[in-house]
Amino acid sequence: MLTPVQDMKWLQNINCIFHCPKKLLPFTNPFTFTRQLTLPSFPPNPETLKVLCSNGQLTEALLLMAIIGFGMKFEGYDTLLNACVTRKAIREGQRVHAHLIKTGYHPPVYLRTRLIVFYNKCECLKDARQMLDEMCERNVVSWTAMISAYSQRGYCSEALSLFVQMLRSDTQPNDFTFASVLTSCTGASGFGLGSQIHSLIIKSKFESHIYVGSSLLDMYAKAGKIHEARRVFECLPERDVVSCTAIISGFAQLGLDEEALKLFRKLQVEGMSSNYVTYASLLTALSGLAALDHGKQVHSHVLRCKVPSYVVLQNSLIDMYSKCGSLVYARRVFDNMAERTAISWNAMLVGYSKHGMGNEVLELFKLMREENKVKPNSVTYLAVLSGCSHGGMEDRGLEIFDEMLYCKDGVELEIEHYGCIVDLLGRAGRVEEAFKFIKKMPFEPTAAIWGSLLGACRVHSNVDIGEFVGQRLLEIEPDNAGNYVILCNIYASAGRWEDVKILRELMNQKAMTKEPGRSWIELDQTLHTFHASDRSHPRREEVFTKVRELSVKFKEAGYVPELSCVLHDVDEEQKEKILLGHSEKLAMTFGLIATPEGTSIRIMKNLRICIDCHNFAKFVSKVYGRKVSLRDKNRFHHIVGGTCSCGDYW
DNA sequence: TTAGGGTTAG
Repeated sequence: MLTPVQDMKWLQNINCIFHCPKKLLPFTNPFTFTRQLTLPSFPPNPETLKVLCSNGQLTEALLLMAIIGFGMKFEGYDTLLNACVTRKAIREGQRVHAHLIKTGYHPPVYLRTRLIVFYNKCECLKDARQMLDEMCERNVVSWTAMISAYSQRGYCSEALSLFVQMLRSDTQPNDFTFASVLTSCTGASGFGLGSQIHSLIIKSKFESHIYVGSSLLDMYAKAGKIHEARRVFECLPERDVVSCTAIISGFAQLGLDEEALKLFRKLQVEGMSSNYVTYASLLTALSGLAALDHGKQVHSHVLRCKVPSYVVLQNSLIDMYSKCGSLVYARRVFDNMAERTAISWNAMLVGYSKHGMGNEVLELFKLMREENKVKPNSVTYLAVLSGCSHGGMEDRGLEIFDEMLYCKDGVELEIEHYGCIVDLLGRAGRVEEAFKFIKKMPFEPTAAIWGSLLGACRVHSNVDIGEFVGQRLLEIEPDNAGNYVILCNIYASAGRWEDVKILRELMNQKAMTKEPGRSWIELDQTLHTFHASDRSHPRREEVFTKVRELSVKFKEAGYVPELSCVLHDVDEEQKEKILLGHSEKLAMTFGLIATPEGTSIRIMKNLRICIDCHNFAKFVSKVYGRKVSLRDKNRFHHIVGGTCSCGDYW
């Protein structure tokens, strides 16, 4: 134990090395210094530095560095920098760097590289780059440390250009370099470079390296080249949790949810080990499938096996529960979190928003601001604005948008936020206002924004604006069949059958292909999927007979088939037949047959639900007293007693 | 001394 420093020599030494001891030391005047220093040995020796660093006594270690002064050697600096990296001690690391300069010590490449790593860890990328630039001699490790720093912080183009610079300097990349640089090969240009880097990897014989391979397959998956990703995965001589997770998450991120689930099961049988990232990726796939039973099973497995409840995993659980329609469970996970990130709040807000629960969105947003631990970001505002829109709270939504105009919370307005307002105005029936709003936007309207207004024109029967917007959309997206359908609905509701006919002919000429509609229902952990006029389900005959029966029954109760939903140029009887074959009707009918009376029917659809199926669902709920929960591409529809939570607007 | 997979929105 060293009581208040009285040894003046120490302090003189310190002052000689640091011109500004005030900043470094916890005292301003040697005579007023009262802090007790705990040194493991006295008088201190170079070994003491190691002990201090491993104890986390960085203040003491820096003091000792000052005492040692010009006598500091490689090992001492290495020990100190190591401790600063581990503890992300920015000021202390900077002091070590300053000391190094002041004493005129010329650090070897090794120490300079350590400084790059230190500055990266402290998120001071400019300082890290300066270290690299000032190096006369660089080796593969120093290049890689900087490339990896850029990659980790998302500076992809900087990472790639540094990699090219490295190759030009005739430095051979190693496995670390490849694994790092590949994570920067994202986006349109990234994939081209990524493929070239792949060739280089093959040439350098690193293709079978597990870190390089994982990074490589992830690069392909993120570029949407899932077959290439799978090929790289299959060629790996060994697999570990990261490579397995990378390929599962690759499928899930591309929306290939069933494939992701299948692969997870297969790899599990083959002995794959899983961790919280694997489960988070699996939950993404289950959210897409709205497979609640599976999701619950994963949740209980995670709890049973005591997988650490990292925020990422909990965020995935919130998302899974809300996308499966179980907001109560989602909120329970959210409320029990020890720590929340912006993603946790956003996932919960998006959940409420998609269920049209505007009040809950606003209350949670208020809580987020009151707690003031996590700042709202761009996604938070998207969720809140869209929550106001779906929840029918347009005035509050407009107020929040106005706040954004003044850059509240430092979130900049993006085109998607403007899109939310178009949706909000349109939904509220303020179609002309929405149209004027689009014209005044500081962005060029996208197809999504016009599409949103077109939907409003359909619901609020505004033929004039609808026609203008529809024609505009047909120019921008000539191959999107959905736009033709909505415009046809608008013309049909105005009795403009000649225009409906012209549109149909146009569609036939173009031989348009529409993404096939698909609906599914989960029963006892099994997903039953139906396509339009599906003949593949084992109980298809039963389903088809029943759906025809329902049609007759519902007609007696007032159901009128919405024939304008069918664009094929066929007679009315045929149109009715096509409508009855819609996948969501088949899934609903199957639900009605296969689940006990009085229980809810939960259906998922990959596209937006059509008007006719929406009507049909209302009759299912009214005639059979069943609650129908229908998740389409846009939102949830909770249909009870013939009324839908979406207010017939989606 | 340097490395790979992850959660919200679109």
